[in-house]
Amino acid sequence: RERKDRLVESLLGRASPVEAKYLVKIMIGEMRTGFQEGLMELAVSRAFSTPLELVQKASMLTGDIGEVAYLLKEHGEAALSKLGLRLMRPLKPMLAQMAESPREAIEEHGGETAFEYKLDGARIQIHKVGEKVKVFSRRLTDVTDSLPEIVQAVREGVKAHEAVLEGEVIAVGRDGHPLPFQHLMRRFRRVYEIEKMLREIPVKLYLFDLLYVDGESLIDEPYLERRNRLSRVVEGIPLTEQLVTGNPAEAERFFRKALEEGHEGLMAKRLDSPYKPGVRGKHWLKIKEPLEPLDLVITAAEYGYGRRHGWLSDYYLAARDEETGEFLVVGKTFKGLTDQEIIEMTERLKRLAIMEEGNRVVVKPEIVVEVAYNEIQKSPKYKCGMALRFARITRIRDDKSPEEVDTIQKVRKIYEKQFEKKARL
DNA sequence: CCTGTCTGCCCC
DNA sequence: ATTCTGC
DNA sequence: GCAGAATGGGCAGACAGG
Repeated sequence: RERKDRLVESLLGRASPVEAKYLVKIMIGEMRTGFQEGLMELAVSRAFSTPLELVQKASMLTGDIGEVAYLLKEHGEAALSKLGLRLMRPLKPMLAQMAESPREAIEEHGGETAFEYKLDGARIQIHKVGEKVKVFSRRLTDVTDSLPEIVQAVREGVKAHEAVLEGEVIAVGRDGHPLPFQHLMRRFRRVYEIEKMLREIPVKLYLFDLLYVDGESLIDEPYLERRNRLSRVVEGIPLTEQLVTGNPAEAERFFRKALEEGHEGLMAKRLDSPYKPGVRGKHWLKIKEPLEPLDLVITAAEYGYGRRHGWLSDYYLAARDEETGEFLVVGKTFKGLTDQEIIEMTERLKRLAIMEEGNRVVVKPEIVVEVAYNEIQKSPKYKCGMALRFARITRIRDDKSPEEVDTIQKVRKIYEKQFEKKARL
């Protein structure tokens, strides 16, 4: 630590003021140069005079642009064209776009589609070669050691020597009902005391895709074929509940049933779609439903960074305690307002300012907003012990006074109601 | 050893 | 994760 | 239509300090 301090001190001492400014920006991660993987693929393509499409395809398959560059340098373009799906090396997961309703998904997919329950857990990709099993997270981290019972289930239930499968892990209660997402996270990337938590929080695997089986890549096969092959290759591991239909009313009932059983919603998968690693397209759609909206009051705000510099763009949202009259924070959001609305909100909040401390401005509780969210979580962070998950502003309620915002008692009631569908620890 | 704070090609 | 914006 | 920017809650783990 002391050595670090001295090094930084001497570095800054030798820098000019402008140099010092950018050195500090680099050190605290505020350069915002916006150089992400898309640009890196373009750079690799140009550097080795290789077609961009080839680089992108290789990047999808390996999930590692660094490795693509290495392969090109060492073995040239031919190595990339030969590249296929490789066992024990994860590929990037295919991603979904949002849809508003089952009906919209049916229309988007040309009259008929496959709906699957969307479970509120963590996406995993499983590679199996004989008794050897590896489990990868969505960002391709190896999480095998955290999930011994999943590994065991795959060894026993996947009737193929080699396989690459995808599924969702969720935490389940004693009755088999899903536990809230936050309990799963106590297991998911755990390294220590795995055995102890194994008993406290059981996890369960639901499979939904098969990308490779015994020497054969299935990623270019249509969804229905992959799903059929999956159902034939596993025994004793559940697949996500599925319904193929073009009937909007039937699809809507399936959606309600998924929600009623405590799940997040539905996925809709185009029947003839190949598996496109790393692509967020319309072949897969996700359909969720927010809980009933809350009217909350803004009690504080923070200045934004980057393109939101100088604007109060992040808002503390509070409900009223009907016993004490106090406003209690239940979450924070920066989502839902347009740039223009943020500018106007900044002006209004500045006029209501009571106190400034650092980046935060505490304001007189006066501005009421309607807020959508997907779950109420148990929170160690807020005094009321609850927090909104995925909170976003849906409307500014200038017709409502702060006395009329929803109460903390109502928030607690909605929190409790979630356990009619979900299990409790 | 215990506690508080910060970080994560983190999970959502 | 969700949302808005610029291309 | 798409990528990019801006940032939420919560968790385990790493690290600093006492």
